[in-house]
Parts: sequence; C-alpha cells; structure tokens
Amino acid sequence: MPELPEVETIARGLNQRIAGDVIESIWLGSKPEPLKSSASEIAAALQARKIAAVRRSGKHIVFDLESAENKTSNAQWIVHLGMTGSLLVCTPDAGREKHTHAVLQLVSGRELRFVDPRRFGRLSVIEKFAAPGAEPLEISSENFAALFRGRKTPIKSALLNQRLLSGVGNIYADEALFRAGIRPRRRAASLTRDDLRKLHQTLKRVLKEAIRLGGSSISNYVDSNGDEGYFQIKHRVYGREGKPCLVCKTPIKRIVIAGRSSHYCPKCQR
DNA sequence: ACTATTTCCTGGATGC
DNA sequence: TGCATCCAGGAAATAG
Repeated sequence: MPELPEVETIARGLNQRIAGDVIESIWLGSKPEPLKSSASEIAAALQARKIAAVRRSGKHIVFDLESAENKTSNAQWIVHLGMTGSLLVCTPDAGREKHTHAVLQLVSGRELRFVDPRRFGRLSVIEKFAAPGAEPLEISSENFAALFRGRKTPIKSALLNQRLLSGVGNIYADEALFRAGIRPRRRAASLTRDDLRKLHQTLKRVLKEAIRLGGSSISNYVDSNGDEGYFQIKHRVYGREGKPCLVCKTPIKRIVIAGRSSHYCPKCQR
C-alpha cells in the first residue's frame, strides 16, 4: 500500500527513467475507468506532451508536462496509486498484466503502464496540483503541533487525515506512534507539547529511513523497476499482532480505530 | 463544523 | 478440492 516513502521511491525512479521523454499516444482501458477527469480530457492533455519531471506530492505522483515544441502548457498528470496501483516502465512486447487501465507509448519506444487490480487508484489532469495537507518532512515543529490543537479525534486518525498531513498512511502512523511511545487511541488534543515534538521527530525519522530503504514491500508493492523495498523488516508493530514487542517482549495488540487496524505495544505506548 | 461510519474493489487467506 | 466468507485500506460519500 503505497504511502509517502513508496510514492517517493516510485516518483524518483520514474523521474530518472522517463523525464524528458515524450508521450506519443495514450491507451485508456474500457469500462468504468479509475478516472477523475474524463478519458478524452486526459488523453488530450497527455498527447504529444513532454514529461518534464516526475515528483511526489503527498501520496500523489505528479507528472509535470510541457508542450514538446514551445514550453507552454503546464498541465500536470496526477496519479494516485490507491491500495494496489503500480506504474511500470517496460517495452511494448512485455505481456500486458491483468487490470492494466492505462498505457502511454513513449517516443523512446518504451511504455508507461498503470496497473491497479483493486481500482482504488485515480488518474486526473489538473493545471496546478496542490495537496491539501502539509508535508510531514517539511512542516515546522510548531506548525505540526498546531495541526492537532483542539481535535478530539484519536491521534491515529488525525495522522491519517490527508487534509492535515499529506502522505502518512497506516503503516507509518503506527510505526511513528510506537517510536514516540504514544497510544493510537489518545485524543489528538490531549498530547503535550513534548509528545507532539517527539511524534514529529519519530515520524520524520521513520519516513526518511523508509525512503532510504525503498519503502515497505507488503501486498505486492514494487517500484517502477519492479524492485521491492526493504523497510518492512524494520516494522516494529505494524503486522506484528501477538508477537513480542521488540523492546519489552509484551505481545503487540491490534485494535480497530475508525475502521483501520492499529498496532501498538500496551507497555511501551501510553 | 466535526467526527464516525460506510462504500468502493479484488485477491489472498481462512474455514467448513 | 471447492466454495463461501472475511479481510486489507485510501479517500470520498454519507450519516450522525
């Protein structure tokens, strides 16, 4: 499930491989497409455009487009991978995977394919994309703390709220809360200044380390090269229900908060 | 204005 | 072995 580190890994890989390439033609699958913009709108916006750069914003992948001749037309192609979406660069003769929803033929002779079995992913075209929430790696400690002021919702839910913070998903929320020693059900507003400073620190540390390791490969996640990430071996609570806490040996608990599974150590987290 | 719950979707795991 | 059921979860929609 691509969260910030996975999306960052994918965007960096794509930028390295296809920045500067030009979109020759576009194929969009039939039936209910996972499109936010209409198919014709997307096709028109991509046709004959140069991919100037590929980058990440929150959990979104942003393709900066340029008209191939004059460098106008600054539209952006936005891809959200949802749970199971992937973007693959391959040759045209590579077998087309089931659940392939979009294929861009590139002037270099390669193809960029969007594959998403569960169809939670979304494609759209927009003039200037701006993720609603703050980037956890860029926001200041004070502004980070201010996000949670007065919020009665559990800190876990607040971390997942993309309007507040962009890019944090279930894995990294659980891992950051464990490292900060904070229980996921704590009301966001009840966290002290120290709690929040610690939480921001651990969140940044976890995200950076995960980026360094290429993300967490669970449920088939691979980057645009087909390579797996390695942060999953660093998970201390996520997916470890019943297993001993790596710090104190207490069995890790799993509870459901707002429909999301949440893992924590009842002794280390208060 | 907030917060909580439901819905979308498919493949893999589980149970009988 | 086969079939039904459950579960995973990001974010939008809906309900409270």
